[in-house]
Amino acid sequence: MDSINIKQLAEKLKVSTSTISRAFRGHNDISKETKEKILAMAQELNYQPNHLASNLREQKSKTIAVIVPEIANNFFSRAINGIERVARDNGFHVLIYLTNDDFDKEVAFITELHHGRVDGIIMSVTGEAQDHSYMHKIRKKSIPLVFFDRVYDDVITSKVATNDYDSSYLATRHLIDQGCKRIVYLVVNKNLSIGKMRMQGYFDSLESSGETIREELVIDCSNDMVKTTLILEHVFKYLKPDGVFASVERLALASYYVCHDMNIAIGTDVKIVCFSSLEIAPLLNPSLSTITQPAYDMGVEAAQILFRSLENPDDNENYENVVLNSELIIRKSTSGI
Amino acid sequence: MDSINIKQLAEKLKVSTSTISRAFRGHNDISKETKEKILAMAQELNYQPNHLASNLREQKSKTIAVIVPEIANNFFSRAINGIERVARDNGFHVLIYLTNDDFDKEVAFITELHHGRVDGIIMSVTGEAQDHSYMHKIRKKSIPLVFFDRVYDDVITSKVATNDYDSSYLATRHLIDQGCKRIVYLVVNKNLSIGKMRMQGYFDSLESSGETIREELVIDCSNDMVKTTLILEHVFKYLKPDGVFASVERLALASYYVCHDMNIAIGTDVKIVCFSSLEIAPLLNPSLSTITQPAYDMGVEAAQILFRSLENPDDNENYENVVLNSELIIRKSTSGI
DNA sequence: TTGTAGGCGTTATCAG
DNA sequence: CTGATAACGCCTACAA
Repeated sequence: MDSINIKQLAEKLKVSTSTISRAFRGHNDISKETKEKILAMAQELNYQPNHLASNLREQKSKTIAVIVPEIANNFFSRAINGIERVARDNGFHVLIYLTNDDFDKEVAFITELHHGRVDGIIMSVTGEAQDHSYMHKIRKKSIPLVFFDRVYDDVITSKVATNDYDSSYLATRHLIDQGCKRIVYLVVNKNLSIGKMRMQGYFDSLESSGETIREELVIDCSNDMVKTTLILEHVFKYLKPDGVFASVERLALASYYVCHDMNIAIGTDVKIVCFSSLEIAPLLNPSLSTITQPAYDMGVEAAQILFRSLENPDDNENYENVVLNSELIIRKSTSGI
Repeated sequence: MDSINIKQLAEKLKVSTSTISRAFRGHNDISKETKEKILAMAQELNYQPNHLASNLREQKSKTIAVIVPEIANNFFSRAINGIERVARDNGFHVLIYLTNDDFDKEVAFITELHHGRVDGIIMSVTGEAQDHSYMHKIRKKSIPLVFFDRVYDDVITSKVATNDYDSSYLATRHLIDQGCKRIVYLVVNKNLSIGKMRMQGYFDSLESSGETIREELVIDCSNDMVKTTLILEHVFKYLKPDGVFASVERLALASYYVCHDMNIAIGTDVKIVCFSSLEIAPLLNPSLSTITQPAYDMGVEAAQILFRSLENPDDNENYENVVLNSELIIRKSTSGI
């Protein structure tokens, strides 16, 4: 780090460090001339205030953390896109943390972040968790936290979600309308709030259409693709579903692979619909019907909420709960040819 | 920030702040008992050393920056995945910056980052640039920089790339072997090094197969999807290509949309191949032949190089140039049914 | 093995 | 309008 520091610059210009600081902070208690002189010289010598020092001095980091299960995923990467955009507009920096759905990592991140590194956190939880008490401890501190998409219901803080229940209800209804009689529901973790909400929509929709609910049609899959494939092969072989409702994109894609393999015609033999942010759903074979979440907008919304509470550090009891609408887009995977 | 600080903890324990510091830094000039006592109390009071302060003191941030054009993109998000993994293993934090292919942003990020916020930078450039002198200035400073995938040839630093030329040569050859006579090459920016390398492979492959090179078959597209679509519609209507080699995934997907629209049969009427990290290329209609880059591995490699130079701050003249191999995977979009 | 003191680079306060 | 000073929280010589 051979950067110049404020003292050296002060030396060069024969002014005090405070004056330099003033020139950079945009205060108005400094004459135009000196300010310009300072800025010019700073430019020349490539001086910029050191962040570490000023952050320490001001007790803030101008940085937020984004904690997500994964990033190589359309939904999360677009949400991060939205977050980054808002952060940048606010002059903030964005740290990324990936949990890979590992609850221990989640706890480690959260714990570590509460010691000056960031001013706020945006997070989509792993859901592997039973005990969220570590979070409650954190909630007592003043650092704002916003959940998005995957949330812990028992943690009181701001949340950005989508109308999962309604979407599930609608999607299931759509499958029923298409004549499906044996609709399986694919889920990764039944206990995660998001899985629960979506599952409830599925159940209620079946019920209100006079269909019987069969617990064995709820399939608990895995985050591991190999395991999931095995499970799905079994499902298609023995359960012979005529409809598949996947709670996450990955499970629908896995179903595609399995159906292609087993020569099951998607759209006719079996109809598939899923939650997905995949832009190219129309290009799949066959094009995939999706419930598309506004990923980017969710990121933007979460970030805006975070920055609002960053600006009003006093009323930290004012939590916001935003629900955005997803869109059911019907394509050939549920409508046949 | 109602966290406790080192002084308060020292007060509570009736020891000096230095002793506490020692307990946390794993030094051995401290008795086991006091260390344990301190750590226990710290745990109880939820004390953790403040990063800002220790970073300032130690003149390092334990943070790296990743600057990429976009994140909602399979290639970059997987590369970031790899980078994050390595960074985490090294106890580092990862800041994300998105340029959206805007050169001014790139300059702003780079410039801003050179004042204490990060210890190193990993970057994939916008390529919109003509003048990289701002970079040269930075190169004189001691903060390490690693390029990956999209690089500036005239900037001397470590680089991680793939064998683009060979892959292009091979892919073009494959199209020729499939009987294509009018192969268009789709590119976003001819002047970007990556575009150039790939284009050269395309040219040389044509030449060595005795085909004539027609400059008009090199199509300069846009980052804007609407514009690109218009351009491609024109191309398919008037140039009537029987082969398409897209230098980036997005252009191949745009071609898919246009072909579907215009009722041009991909795989028979026109064969399409492209650089792509799309996991679900096999599921497209028809399945897409790709040159697949090892995105995750490139991220890992770039990060490892960065950390190596972080560990040896002395020999900053020891730049590494790594070339990983992509894989040409033939599917139905070039092989017909 | 432990404590004391100085400083990392800034900035707010206060005095002039 | 400008300068001196103390403090942000921590870490490392150095001293004991």
